[in-house]
Amino acid sequence: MESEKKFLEVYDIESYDRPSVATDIVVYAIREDDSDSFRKDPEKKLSVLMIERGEHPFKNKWALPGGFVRMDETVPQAAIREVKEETGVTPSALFCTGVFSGLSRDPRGRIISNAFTCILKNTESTTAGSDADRAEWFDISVREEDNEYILTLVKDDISLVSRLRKAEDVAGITSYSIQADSPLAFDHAEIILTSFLQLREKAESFGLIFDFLPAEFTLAELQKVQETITGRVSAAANFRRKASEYVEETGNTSGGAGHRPAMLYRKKVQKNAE
Amino acid sequence: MESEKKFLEVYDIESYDRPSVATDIVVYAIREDDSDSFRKDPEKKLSVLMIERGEHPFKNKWALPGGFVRMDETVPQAAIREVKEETGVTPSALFCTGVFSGLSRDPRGRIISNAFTCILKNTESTTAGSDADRAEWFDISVREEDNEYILTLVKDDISLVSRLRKAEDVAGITSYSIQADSPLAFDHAEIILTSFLQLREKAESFGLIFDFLPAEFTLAELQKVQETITGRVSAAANFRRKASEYVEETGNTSGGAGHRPAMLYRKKVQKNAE
DNA sequence: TCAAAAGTGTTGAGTCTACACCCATGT
DNA sequence: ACATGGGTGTAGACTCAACACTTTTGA
Repeated sequence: MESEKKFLEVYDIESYDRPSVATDIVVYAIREDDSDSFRKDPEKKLSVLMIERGEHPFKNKWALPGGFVRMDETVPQAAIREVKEETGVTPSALFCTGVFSGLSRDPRGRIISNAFTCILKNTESTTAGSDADRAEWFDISVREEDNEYILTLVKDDISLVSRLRKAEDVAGITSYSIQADSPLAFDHAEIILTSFLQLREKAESFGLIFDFLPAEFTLAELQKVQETITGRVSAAANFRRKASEYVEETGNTSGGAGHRPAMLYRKKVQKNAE
Repeated sequence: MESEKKFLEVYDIESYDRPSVATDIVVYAIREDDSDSFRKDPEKKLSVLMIERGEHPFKNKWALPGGFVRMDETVPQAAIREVKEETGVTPSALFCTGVFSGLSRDPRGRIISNAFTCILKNTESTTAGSDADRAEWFDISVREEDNEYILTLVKDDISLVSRLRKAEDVAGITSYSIQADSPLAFDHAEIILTSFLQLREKAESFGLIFDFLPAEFTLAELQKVQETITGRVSAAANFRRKASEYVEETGNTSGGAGHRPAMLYRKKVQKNAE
């Protein structure tokens, strides 16, 4: 103990060359197109928050919200702070998506980015863009086509298309290499794809989909969320039975739409850690 | 473009305070106890590579292999290098386990660790310990008991027990807080638990278990690997049918044990990305 | 010969899919 | 009235755990 104290006194962490640490966050929300008919459920779209960079590098290109990790905060705290700065809202369901550490991913120097994925509730989908930069929600879609992933982000007349190819390293790490020029800044096309594939996988097994909704919701809303993310539709009757495992009735009902009111449910707390 | 070039010329990344970046790796292998009977399959144990630290801080405590990320390598490359230095073997199935960035996780200062999980094939389980430090394989087991995870590492007469509790952050990030004193260095008990839970979950759905075995293997071997990791046994007949989806016959057979020889299988390459 | 593992077949319980059908609502 | 979503029931296909059974080997 004594010698450890002495060791720490002389130890100078500043004396080593070291990379900088940043975080980038893929923020999802589900947005509704305007309804055609008063009765009909509006179409839902999965969208991602993107920032048009106002500064170099990649000035005027679209990038993920993110920034450097400060000395007095953990990496997730930095991620939450950045999202709050951009949207004014605290995200939920934050989870680690991966480390992106390519040697030349940032022209400013050696910057390692810890990427996170998080979700904003439907009701909170505000576009603030409080920084100098412009923030916008882009609809996201991913298509697979002869061994390529085609990632498309659309906002009105802006359409950003990136093509990526799965690459498997010696040690079995999977990454996605950006083919040709991506319209996105840095390696953000790769980060978004990685994040999206994780989100989709979890959504299929009823993970994370509750975070898109308020505390009380109808099963139809929940189903719509899952379908929007996975891109697969299922019969309502069957969805209802599968979902029953994860939800419980609140006793309340929805109403005011031009059809039979629906029971409101809440997420059932899963007992047992794991 | 012109202005971007100018921007980068004046930009000095060194002028910002920044944390250091390290990586810690949880290396798994499956080891066999000595057999009682000439016919009987030896018991298998899942084990983790641990290093007894020869230097401060946490001198003489057991820690994960790991170290600082150099300027000329990516984080996964650093992880592979560290494992090679310790074992002499290139690991497979490397995957990102999480970022550990607690403000006081390392007494030397602000050090962020990107943890990885990886697997060594059965046949390669060498204990090198090429560094000054001593490297040993510890049998790992995790028990759940009234909301606590009890992580136990055993090597001969050394038994390291850590108790952890699941903690859920505001933003929904799950972490495991170490209760009382852990006999492991740094926050490595938390890293190991996080990694183990990920490994177990993947093993249940036939992920990663192939990486513990050579290219050709019998279904019984594969089953044993899965059972060793998940702690759940299944009937051989049923396992065989479930596994058939993931394997294909090689045409070769095993032999030389005191019983009927078994078909050798290889992992079937899953078509279609995803 | 026999212990031990390899491998096949079967049965009954449970789950999933698809589809048919009735219910409640606000315009 | 009626379009629209809410909600239940059910037959057939499929999956899965459990168990009984046969085969093959080396000592």
